[in-house]
Amino acid sequence: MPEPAERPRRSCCPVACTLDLLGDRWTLLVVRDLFRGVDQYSAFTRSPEGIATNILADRLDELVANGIAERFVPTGQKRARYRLTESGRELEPLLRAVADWGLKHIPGTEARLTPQPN
Amino acid sequence: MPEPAERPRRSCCPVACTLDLLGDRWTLLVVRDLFRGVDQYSAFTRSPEGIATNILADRLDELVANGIAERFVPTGQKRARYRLTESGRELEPLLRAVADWGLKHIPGTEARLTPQPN
DNA sequence: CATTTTGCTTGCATTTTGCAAGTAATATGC
DNA sequence: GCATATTACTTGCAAAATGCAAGCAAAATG
Repeated sequence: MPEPAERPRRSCCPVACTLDLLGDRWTLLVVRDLFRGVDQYSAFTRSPEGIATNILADRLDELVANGIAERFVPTGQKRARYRLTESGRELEPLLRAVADWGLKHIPGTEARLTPQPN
Repeated sequence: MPEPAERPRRSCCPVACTLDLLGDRWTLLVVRDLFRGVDQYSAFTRSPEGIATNILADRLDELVANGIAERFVPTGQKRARYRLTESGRELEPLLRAVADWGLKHIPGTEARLTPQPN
């Protein structure tokens, strides 16, 4: 049985290793949506940034593979949903630090921390 | 005179806008090194992740263009150096949150927060 | 049960990344 | 002061990631 073929890490630095998991333009936006309560595939695509569906599928797979999110099928339903794992929920301070810095230093940004209706 | 042609932002979300500036595999590592006191071009390339010089040049330019770092020439010298601006220094909580999450959730990571000798 | 929606996959053009090599300006050693 | 080494980049090219549009079967809806 072949291992998941994880890419070699660049160093043992926790910043570098975290960036290996989250360091791109989309992953943390998916995490943000998960925090907001978004749990269906199509709902992610309705966020204002307009993630492409191939990217979304890839990022959800990666988040699940890395133990940050999980896929589950609610009892009595057929379609899968997504939610954060405990590890994922612990990204809250990180996400908050990102949002806080943006709010303070990038003009025109505005926070909407309340869950969005899907 | 043409404007610097900044790319259009994806949304007004502070997370999205911050990721437009920092959301890739390298930028935050350069910021990490700046926090550690690295200030010469060649010193960045000696960090264990081994950033390629074309990427480094690009990221330093972007950090300067975005007001996160600045280039300066010490009096009596010729070679330029780099340092964080006030905006850049305020990335400390963000960087710390990234490092903390990595330390807690990614096995094999270890912190070296003290400035490294160049 | 016909229609719409969802959750993807595929193909392809464009952009970004990574690697190696090259170069001119600066600093160093004698 | 001059030869040598180092620094701070740039350039070219291959490989990987991204972005866009279209397609499609399973699930949900009316």
